[in-house]
Amino acid sequence: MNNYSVKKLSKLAGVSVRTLHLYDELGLLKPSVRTEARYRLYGDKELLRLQQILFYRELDFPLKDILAILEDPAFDLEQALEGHRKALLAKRERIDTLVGTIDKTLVTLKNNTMLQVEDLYEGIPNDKMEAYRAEAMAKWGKDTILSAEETLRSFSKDEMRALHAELNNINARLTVMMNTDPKSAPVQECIARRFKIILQLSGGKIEMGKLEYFRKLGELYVQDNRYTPVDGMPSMELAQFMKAAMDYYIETQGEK
Amino acid sequence: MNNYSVKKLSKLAGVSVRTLHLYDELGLLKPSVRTEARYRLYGDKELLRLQQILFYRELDFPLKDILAILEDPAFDLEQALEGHRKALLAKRERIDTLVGTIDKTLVTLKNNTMLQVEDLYEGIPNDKMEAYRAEAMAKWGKDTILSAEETLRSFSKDEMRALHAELNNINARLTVMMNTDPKSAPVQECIARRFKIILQLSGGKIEMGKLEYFRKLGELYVQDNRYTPVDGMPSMELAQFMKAAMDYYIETQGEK
DNA sequence: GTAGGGTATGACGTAAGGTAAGAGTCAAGC
DNA sequence: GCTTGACTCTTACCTTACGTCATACCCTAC
Repeated sequence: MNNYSVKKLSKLAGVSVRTLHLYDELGLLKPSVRTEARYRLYGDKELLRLQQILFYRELDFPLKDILAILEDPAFDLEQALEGHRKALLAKRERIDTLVGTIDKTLVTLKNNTMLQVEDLYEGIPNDKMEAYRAEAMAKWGKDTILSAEETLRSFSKDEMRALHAELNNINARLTVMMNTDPKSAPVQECIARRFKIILQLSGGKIEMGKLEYFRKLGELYVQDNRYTPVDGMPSMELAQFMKAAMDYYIETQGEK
Repeated sequence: MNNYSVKKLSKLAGVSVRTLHLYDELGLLKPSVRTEARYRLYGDKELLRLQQILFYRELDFPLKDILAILEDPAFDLEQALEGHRKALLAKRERIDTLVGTIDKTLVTLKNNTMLQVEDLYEGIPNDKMEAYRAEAMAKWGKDTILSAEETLRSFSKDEMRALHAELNNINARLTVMMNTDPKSAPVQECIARRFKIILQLSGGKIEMGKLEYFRKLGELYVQDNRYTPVDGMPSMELAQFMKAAMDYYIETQGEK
């Protein structure tokens, strides 16, 4: 016959001492014996009973019900379990509804922050934009353009702003480094970073049609002053940057 | 510009006055104005804010979080919603586990209280029982017997005990009334009740094969002293009782 | 003037413990 | 015998989001 102190029993069963105090107070689990100093001592029988209590507690039964189940042997456990099961299913259904509401809210939220097609061509006169779109579709395929637009729109406005800012920053750095060796590390770094951004804007997959589309779009952006062009470097040379970035990408990939 | 008292606003929004008091105290929804007597007065702006509060409350957001969402316009609502969504899904998974555990417990419980095939023939010598089963199957069809056994086993031991006890009770009453008019109300009542029990034991549907099976089983039970036979009435007459019960059933059904 | 309804504040209760304070207990080492 | 550290006791306050009093004040209609 074992004797457990509160601490021992609590460790054995994985509950806190406070919990044992509470269960004692509620009459759910009384110690088999109290020492002269009113220390609680539990026996094996109590350990077993505690296991039962914890089983029902795991099932989210309120302690009151657990007491009823354990005290009254005529208690209709089956009915209690089935009632409980029903309650749990109702809870689950409610959660499903909540998740549905949240999903809907998230979609609404994203629609508000997501780029619209017009945002892509913001600042560019409407007729010019339409003409450009039609031309691009004819040149590189309608699907290519729609896919490119789709990818761009998958960014939130904040993300897009951040990418624009970084491109501007890179361009500025490149301006400063114009006369240094084009093979120097800093220049290569900028080119690589630039390429990564373009890769990201492409949706992770490089397609020549998309690259051409971005290059042309970049030119329009520069004309709209959305980008700071590299000083002394006509916007047409963006294509060269892209070419360099591509070369760099292929090189480094080849190394791996 | 409308002015709402606590009661008016509470009715409008479907919350209690206490809730409005609490929200005021928490700084979640302050009245636009307090009268000299410290009465709270809310305007349309507050009504709108209350709607928002209730929306998030519906989603089980704690009031603290709602306050943060409404107070801080830079609050990352999207992230909060996604975090919340995750928490809800975790809760749902937990509920699924709980329901699974309950189901398992219920099965175990039922296996313990359900009748086993042997229980049906309890008290009857093994060889005799096997012979009887085989004979019954040959006579009324294997499926009929299996179905009858299945139906009987669907009762828990307690239920079956209760039905046996009631049958005994009815038999005893009939013994007492042996010499009264067989058409008298009490006798008819007993017969009717008896039939209802048999109907129940048949699974709600009357089949002649099953009735024959039950009649014979009843005889075996009487021989086993499980039933108190009606005094002065040989067990064979159980069949007559059944016939009378059946007549009664058909009659009363016809009246409807 | 009063009756009836609305309102304000303060306080307690709920479930299942967490956390802490202040005091007593126990075994071991010096 | 004394101290130290680990353990234990009881008491009591804190958590959430209100519900439910109790007491007292306010307002309006008759």
